[in-house]
This record gives sequence, structure tokens and C-alpha cells, in this order.
Amino acid sequence: MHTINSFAKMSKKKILIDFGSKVRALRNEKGLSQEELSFKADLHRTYIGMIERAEKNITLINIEKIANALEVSITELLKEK
Amino acid sequence: MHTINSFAKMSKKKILIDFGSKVRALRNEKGLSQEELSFKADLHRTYIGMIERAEKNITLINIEKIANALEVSITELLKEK
DNA sequence: TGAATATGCTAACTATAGTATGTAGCAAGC
DNA sequence: GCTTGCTACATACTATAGTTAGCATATTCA
Repeated sequence: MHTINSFAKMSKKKILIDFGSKVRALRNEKGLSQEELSFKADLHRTYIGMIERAEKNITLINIEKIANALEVSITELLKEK
Repeated sequence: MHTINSFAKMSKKKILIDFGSKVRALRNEKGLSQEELSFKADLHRTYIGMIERAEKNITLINIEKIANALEVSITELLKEK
């Protein structure tokens, strides 16, 4: 339901959007599903989705987990495109 | 009191230690007190101390605030020494 | 067409990040 | 001595990150 965005709390921070996009792009490059990535990172499937959709303000320790799971450096994950 | 560390919950993550050290080093380079940095970053004075001592798992939005306050890029703040 | 796979999204809960106050210690300078 | 600036550290509180389950929609493929 809802057409596009289930608006409501629509005020996502650019940095979270950029981060989420980067995670999604790298995950797709590696041919991983959200669930597969979540196993490798030891995080929950839906949480990976939330991060990609910029719905959560991720902490440094989880940034590291995702970087490791994607086999890239943290700086690679965070640098400007 | 206590000699060195007020042990107790003694299990800090390397990445948080590295991050905190980098913040402290850059802050000192700029000649800023924790309080001055906290003003620039719009964060609380004691929180800056906690970050430098690796007592908190900082979120991405606050990493960005501190990077801006220290006038360095996020990747500069996070890259391996 | 219908089962399987992948993702979005809600809602509820628990853990902890982030805010704030107050105390104490140390150093330098008067 | 005392003041002033800086930082560590102990709480305590509140906001939100992180975990989980459930159901919806879309696409792919046998």
C-alpha cells in the first residue's frame, strides 16, 4: 500500500542516505542479498534494509561490521562518491 | 583515585580507541579544549571526553559533526594511522 | 499460476547512545 | 595558600539505535 514512501518522518540525513546507497551498491556488486549480508555481518536482515533506506543512524562498530562483510575498508564505505 | 583505569567494564573496542585517539590528537593540534570542541560540534562537553576515552560507540551523524568541527574529512578521521 | 526469493515496512521491545549535573584532581600562575 | 582552566569520572535521565517477528508487495522461474 501507499504509493511511494509512506511519508511521515521524512527527514533523512544526507550522510545516512549516502552511506545506505553505498552499502546497497556494494552489496549488489558482490551479488549478495540483504539476508546473506546480514549473516556475514552478524546483524539482522531487516536492520540491513533499514540502513540501506537511511532509517537508522548507524554506530561505528556496526559500520565496521558491514565494511568487513563487504570486504572493503571503512574509508571506502564512507568516502564521497 | 585508582591507579590507571578504574577497571570494571574493561573491554573497549579497538576501533573506538583509535577513533578517540584521533579526535584527541587533532583537537590538541588545533589547540582546542574539549569544551571548545563541544561547542563547535554542538555536542556536550562530557560526551567529547567519553568519545576520546572510547567509552561510547559513536553514531555516524556525530562522527560527521566532530569531523566538521575539527575541519577534517570523515575519512581523515577514520583512516588507519 | 503458483511457489520461491528478495525486499519493504510496521510495530514492539531491549540495550545503549547521547544529554546533563556535579564532584574531584591536576597543573600553572598569581 | 587560592584561583582558573582542563579533564576524568560517577550517576541519572531520555532519546534512539539495534533486535526481532510478522505480513505485504514484486519479481522470477518452473
